[in-house]
Amino acid sequence: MAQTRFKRRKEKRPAEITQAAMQAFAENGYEATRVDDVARRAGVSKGLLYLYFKTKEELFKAVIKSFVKPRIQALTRSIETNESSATEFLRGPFLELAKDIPSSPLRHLVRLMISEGPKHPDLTRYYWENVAGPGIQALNRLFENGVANGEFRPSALQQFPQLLVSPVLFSTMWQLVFEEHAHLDTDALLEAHIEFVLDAIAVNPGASGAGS
Amino acid sequence: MAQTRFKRRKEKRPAEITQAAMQAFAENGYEATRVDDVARRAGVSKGLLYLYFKTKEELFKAVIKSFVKPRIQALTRSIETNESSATEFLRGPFLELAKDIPSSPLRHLVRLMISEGPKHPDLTRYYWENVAGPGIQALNRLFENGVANGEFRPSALQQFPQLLVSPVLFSTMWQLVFEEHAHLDTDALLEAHIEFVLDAIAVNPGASGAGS
DNA sequence: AATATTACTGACTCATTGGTCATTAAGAGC
DNA sequence: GCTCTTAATGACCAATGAGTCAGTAATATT
Repeated sequence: MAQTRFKRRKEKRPAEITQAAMQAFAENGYEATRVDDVARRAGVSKGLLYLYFKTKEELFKAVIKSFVKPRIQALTRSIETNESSATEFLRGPFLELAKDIPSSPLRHLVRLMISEGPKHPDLTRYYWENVAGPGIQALNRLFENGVANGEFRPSALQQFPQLLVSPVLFSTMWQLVFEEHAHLDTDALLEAHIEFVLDAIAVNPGASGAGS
Repeated sequence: MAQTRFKRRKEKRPAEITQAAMQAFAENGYEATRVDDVARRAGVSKGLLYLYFKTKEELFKAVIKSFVKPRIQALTRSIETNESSATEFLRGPFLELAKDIPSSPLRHLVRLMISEGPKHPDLTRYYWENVAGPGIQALNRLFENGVANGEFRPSALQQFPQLLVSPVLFSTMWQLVFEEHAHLDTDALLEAHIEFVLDAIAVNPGASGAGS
């Protein structure tokens, strides 16, 4: 019998709905995602969803933010608590994160930012101010410090730290678009990239320990 | 007077509609684009559009293909007719193309491939077989030849020519998503990238003429 | 000029979907 | 147990938009 047609769980609902919505948006994109589908995935009625989120768009923004926040915190902490040399940081925590993104659920979030970003300027702004901006700045400091203390040679990476990141974006896009048509070992690609860069900017050539 | 409510121009219609559709899809993405809007932009009724294209999806695929084809031809020709050294090719035609893409209408096509690709596997396949695949292969040969004839040192670029391209994709994405929030001189970034790479793989260090 | 052909129109249908709201039932307080 | 509050439901509505088709007008043919 449908003795308990529903349970009341005020606190947990938003997170459950957000989680379900992330899945749905990741699979279908914003426009093609049906609010009813999100509700069903969350095991909840559409009406309840609209109790917690005023519109579909607000739900979308909540999803993005709820998934971005924890990653930012993890990233900034990993940078700030870093004690070792810049080289070791790039080979260690940075490479680890870089290898993780292309196959993690986070890749769908990147795709959503690309496809929906232009239509939600406030979201893009949030993303820039809280993720991309600080990230770029942190890398900038990393290279400036590296040069200042004689670890690195001056290079284009000081002006364009984006060059370090672009293969990560590339790998992510590849996973999303081409993976089933043409496999690419993104882990190996990213490792090769880091070693290539380190080899190029090391003060004493060959000392980085991985010249191909 | 509405003496001439319409003109009959059988041959030109598909191209006109395709052009209008490209604009609409670029602005709104696939799902959010209204067939009626495409028709209006093309100065044509919705009914006529459906005479030339069976469904919205077929129209979408036609758009992608019609814009991709000419660019492929231009690219492959530029590679095949190349007579100069690999270094000069990278500094010349390649860099030119790389700088062009992020601000050209083509950037919208890249975005469409990323956001809609996963839902149209046959389109992705076409794109892979006709654009991405051949491109990667051509670059691969470029580096292999460069190494074989003593122009380049062996490097990760032979195994992963994608590393050369990733800043182009990055710049394109930046233009699409962040440009109005944070300007990035993608031309300078791409020039710096090419010089960085050339400097790193030149057989005789410093001889590439642009160590920062 | 009359007739045939077909590019082209736009009003229509029908399914879909974002959002609402009157109603129901779970739990808190007494 | 009885009452009150509110989490939760699901039937409903208004709008929208993909696709259709009976009809119209521009050209080709004679």
